[in-house]
Amino acid sequence: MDTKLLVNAFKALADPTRLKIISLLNHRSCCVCELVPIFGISQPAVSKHMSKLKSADLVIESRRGQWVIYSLNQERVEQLRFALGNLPDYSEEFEKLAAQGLLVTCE
Amino acid sequence: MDTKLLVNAFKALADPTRLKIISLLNHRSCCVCELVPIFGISQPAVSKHMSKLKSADLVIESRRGQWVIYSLNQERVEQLRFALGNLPDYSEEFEKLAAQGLLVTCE
DNA sequence: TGCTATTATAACCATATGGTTATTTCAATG
DNA sequence: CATTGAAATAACCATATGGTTATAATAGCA
Repeated sequence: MDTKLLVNAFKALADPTRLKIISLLNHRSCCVCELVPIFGISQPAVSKHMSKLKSADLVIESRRGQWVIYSLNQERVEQLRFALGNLPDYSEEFEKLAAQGLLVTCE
Repeated sequence: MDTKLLVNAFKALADPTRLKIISLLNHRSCCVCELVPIFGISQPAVSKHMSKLKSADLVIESRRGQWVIYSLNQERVEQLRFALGNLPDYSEEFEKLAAQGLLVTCE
């Protein structure tokens, strides 16, 4: 996974409210109005959290009448787990610097 | 793992520079002065990043003479992977609200 | 059509974050 | 013991973030 996407996903998880929302959605899907009383924050605040989770592809949105139902994108969570276990290789950075004679090695 | 600790760990990963540092440390351990030219940011900036990674327990610090060597705490990364696959159970929140008659269900 | 209910967006505010430069701490060495 | 070099801390600044209230958009229904 691309660094930018990975960082964006971790940003989405790096907030207690959103992490709890993710945990709740792991239990069952929810609409916004169900989450508002649980977290004691305003409806727009929840809406913004969902927007951030959605843009990180961590939740899937589906409308049912007036309600917007959010579900956990379990596949994406698995992708993240995989990415954590297979971190991108930045060792080339060392080689680039070495080629420019900028590589510092403290031995 | 506790929510606060989990959030703190994700916060630590939710920055491109720190994520790349983690990836580099996965390749080999580094001191601060090696990281400075790689990222093209100041020494204090790198130092602050390492401090944040350390407080999230993602890196291990060891002094060798003047140099401080940072290594990846692979065990912690594995803990995070486990946590992502075993999200904390917040379903009790629903029950609490139900007991208070505050549970909204949009059916 | 007009009213109600749910969600999203806009505008705003206080705090957190990631960078900077200047200074301090700490270890090695002449 | 003074000097040098690496890393940490302090003080500061611009931008991002997570909340608020007010308003708009969207869907169902009398």
